Amino acid sequence: MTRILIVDDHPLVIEGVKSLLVDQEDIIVVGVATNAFDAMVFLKENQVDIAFLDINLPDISGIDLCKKIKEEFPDVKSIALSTFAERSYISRMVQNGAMGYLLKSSSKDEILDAISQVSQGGYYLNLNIKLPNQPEPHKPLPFLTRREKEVLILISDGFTNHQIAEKLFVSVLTVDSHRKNLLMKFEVNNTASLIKIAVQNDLI
Amino acid sequence: MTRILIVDDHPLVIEGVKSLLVDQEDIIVVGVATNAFDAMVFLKENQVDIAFLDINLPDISGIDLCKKIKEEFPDVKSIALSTFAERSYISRMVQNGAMGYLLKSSSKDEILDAISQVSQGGYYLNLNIKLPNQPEPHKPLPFLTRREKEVLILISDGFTNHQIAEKLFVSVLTVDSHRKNLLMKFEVNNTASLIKIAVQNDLI
DNA sequence: AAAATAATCCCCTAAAAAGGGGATATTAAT
DNA sequence: ATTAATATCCCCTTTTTAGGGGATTATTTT
Repeated sequence: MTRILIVDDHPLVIEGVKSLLVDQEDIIVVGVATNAFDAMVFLKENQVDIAFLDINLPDISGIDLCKKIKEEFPDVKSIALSTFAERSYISRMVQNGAMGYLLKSSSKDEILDAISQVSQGGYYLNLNIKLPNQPEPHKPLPFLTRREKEVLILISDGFTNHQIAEKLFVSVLTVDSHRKNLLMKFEVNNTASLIKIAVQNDLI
Repeated sequence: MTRILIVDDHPLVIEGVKSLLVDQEDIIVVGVATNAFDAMVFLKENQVDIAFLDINLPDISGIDLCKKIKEEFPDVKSIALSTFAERSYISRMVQNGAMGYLLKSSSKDEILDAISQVSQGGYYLNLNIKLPNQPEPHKPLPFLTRREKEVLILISDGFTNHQIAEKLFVSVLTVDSHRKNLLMKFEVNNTASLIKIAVQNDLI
């Protein structure tokens, strides 16, 4: 018997998963949560084998939730649920301990497969990507420091280095350094490319 | 009796909608389609009152599908289904004839409300947006000429005016003009803001 | 305590973009 | 035929970025 917790803020998705699993005899949905906090509370009070985690949750991201679950409930196995548009988070979810990765466009069989694989201690990655737009292998996102993220967002808001420096109470030279580091980390050589990648990956 | 067609490439969402509607006596899901082509075929052969349309479909966008349906089956009322991330498409869906707009995070009651409103000939817009990011009222996108779109894309690809000029076999000055016009039309004053808006609105 | 990382500041030069004017063919619409 | 829109090209100046070096404090991590 596999006990499932669904964590997603979309009732439609919750219903979808539940309805796909309702006729499975060895699988039971023991709980649902629409945010990370409720999910953690539920896990404290109930035995769960597999948690389906949406990437976008209202409080903290599924990525962070995944990490928290791994730390506090190492026996619970996480399967990330994402839309195609969010596929770039695969690697980060797996880094944070997810044992499976399902696109929300997955079929029933794929979902059952994932549960079966993961409950047996294996990995399941659903990567049957239909390449509607980008066939790029999709480089992993570089790690950004707190300051770099701040600067990146201010750049994307249209502020110049001078204005950013004023806002952050630092020298223009400092902002300039962060900016150069951003270009380096993203392996681009101008602002246009930088912002494009940032927006496409929801770093905004 | 309201007959519903669900068009979405996510089985989970289809199941979710179906399962939320299964206990409604006056509502029946008469069909589902995972792409726009199948949806049109179904509409030709069946009587449908309301079509739930996902924004992102594998073949053509829900926006275009909405228009097609309005043209070929004016009696069918469309309700757009989107994730929060895709909320920027609201206005375009409505322009193309959608009578309702639901976020996939909507509750059962909201979905039933939408069906009831729309089947009575009214509009339903679910805009209970929890403002995680942008509370902006969303300006209408400026009209871009063919050339401006080309230049915009090349800018976003990280090319300089010089490189773009070479690619388009025109003078750098021309590219510069287009670029200035782009800044003017989008009411921004640098590349970062320009690309941010462009990517967020799928002009890429 | 030592080492790595992050954040800060500094120098220099060249390239690119932005802001402000224009003008002139070509094409499309009325 | 006249207007309007598009695409093209030109001048100017100033600001901003990019590219190439560095260096010095904090703060974490090991």
